[in-house]
Amino acid sequence: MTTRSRRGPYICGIDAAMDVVSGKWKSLILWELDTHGTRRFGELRRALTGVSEKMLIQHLREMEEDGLIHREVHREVPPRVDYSLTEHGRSLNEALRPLGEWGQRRRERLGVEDALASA
Amino acid sequence: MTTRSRRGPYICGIDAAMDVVSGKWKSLILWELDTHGTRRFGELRRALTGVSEKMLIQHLREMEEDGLIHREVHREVPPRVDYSLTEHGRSLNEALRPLGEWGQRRRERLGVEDALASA
DNA sequence: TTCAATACTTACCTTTTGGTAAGTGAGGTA
DNA sequence: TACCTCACTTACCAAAAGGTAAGTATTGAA
Repeated sequence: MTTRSRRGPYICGIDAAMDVVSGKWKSLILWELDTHGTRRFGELRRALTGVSEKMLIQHLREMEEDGLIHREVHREVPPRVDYSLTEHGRSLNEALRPLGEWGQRRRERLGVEDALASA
Repeated sequence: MTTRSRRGPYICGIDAAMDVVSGKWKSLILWELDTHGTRRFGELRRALTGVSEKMLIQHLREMEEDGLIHREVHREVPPRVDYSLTEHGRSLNEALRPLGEWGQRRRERLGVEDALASA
């Protein structure tokens, strides 16, 4: 298993938050679990178009280790594994909301610029 | 100059915000400019302990291109270049505040855990 | 007996990110 | 003339992040 480096010491809050949220798919995993409550591994894989199984599992493991998500294995065949947000995960999602809104306004700005550029 | 890839298309707001804020030193640059208003290149370099000149300049250029910061050159010898936040940069900093607070709570949690672990 | 479904796991590779260290240019000072 | 400050710039390298594709384990169904 590829090990992780950071997890502190952090020089400020942003630093500490970025450490758990940086990763190509992590904020999308957060979003997906927040809107659906519980998702199976395969459901997440299909929802995050383009993610590789390796990265998905790696991100899920790190987020579990960081206390953001909960992993529940059902001993069935074929296996069933459910992922859901913990309280920390939900609060992180809350904290990300203003950033998401800022990004949404940026998207709209860029959309306008692109439309003007191609006119 | 190393070129950048992303700048859209983005699949959601978080994605769009992360694209401009991801980079080892960017949130620190944001913070530094927000608290001091205006900083020279050398002042930033000294404030961000450990940053290399190459990365500092690269981040500053990208942030300028993204409309987050303003760069003002004074034609003096030795040269003087002032960096400051634009309105977009300030609003991004605002949007990052809840995330920073979440990270601060995480730091405090980790601090407690580390203290317990070493006890 | 072979296959299907699910959730991984592994080896290997490419791309991206960031660091190091040396160099540039312009003009003021010793 | 040589040297200084400052803001870069460049070539080169190392590490981290992420992708591809094949393999594993389990067991019920065909």
